[in-house]
Amino acid sequence: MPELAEVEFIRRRWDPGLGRPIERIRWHPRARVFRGADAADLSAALTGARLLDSAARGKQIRFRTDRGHLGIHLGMTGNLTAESPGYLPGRHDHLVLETGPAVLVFTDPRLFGRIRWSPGAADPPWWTSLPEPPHTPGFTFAHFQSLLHRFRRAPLKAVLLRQEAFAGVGNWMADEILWRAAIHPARRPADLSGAESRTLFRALRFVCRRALETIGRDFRDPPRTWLFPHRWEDGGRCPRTGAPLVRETIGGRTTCWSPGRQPPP
DNA sequence: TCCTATGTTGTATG
DNA sequence: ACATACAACATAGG
Repeated sequence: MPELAEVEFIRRRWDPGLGRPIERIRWHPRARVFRGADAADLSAALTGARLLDSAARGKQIRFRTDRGHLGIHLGMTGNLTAESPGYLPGRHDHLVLETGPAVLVFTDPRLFGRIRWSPGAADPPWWTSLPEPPHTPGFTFAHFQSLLHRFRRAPLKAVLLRQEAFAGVGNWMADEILWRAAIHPARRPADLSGAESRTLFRALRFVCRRALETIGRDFRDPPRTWLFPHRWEDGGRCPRTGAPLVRETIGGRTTCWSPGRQPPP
């Protein structure tokens, strides 16, 4: 489920547990989500620790504690919830932090998500190495052009999904951006005109910013004027042209596009 | 039974 | 070394 704005929304679900010590931690140390993390260290450090604040960048979430940094990636099916005291962990709850007022749960049936732990006060590399997200002022058109040049031979659908370039953009956002820009997802950066590059840049920033304002704030769906509510509908139609939408695999992912509006290469 | 799924990563190939 | 393409990961639901 989670892309840029969903991640931002889900991050805040653990707010009820901020500022209070973690009295107990329940977890499955051998779960795949802990791959690459020092599991024993994580468990020992988090017991008695205090969550101070959190932030999201792209699809990565970071919780700062008084003992180190907890990193959470939701993968495809990961989720965070805050439950009432006495909550009993379910089958897919891999990390449960019990604070006084709230039980903080990380759940993930498909185990594509990931939990990291870095002791100490310094920002860990997995956080500092994240790129500038597309909705920020620092993400300039010149920067965008350099990214297009770097990935000039790949289908735009695949290009927009590169997290080291467009942090937070996922499958539905990439389709939304290309649909808004009226550019076919199989087109390649090298073949774009200057005007098309500019249009794509604007669509990228618009979709990222507006998604954060709607989904990111209160999980409200984007309006019917977006591709979003139509893309998985049976017999879904383009909100601009009224023509039936096409679904096919492009760039390795199921892709929805509007024929007529987005002419194939 | 077979297909799909809002993601990342390892591996092969150019 | 870098860019590109694709299978693999694990589970649930239609």
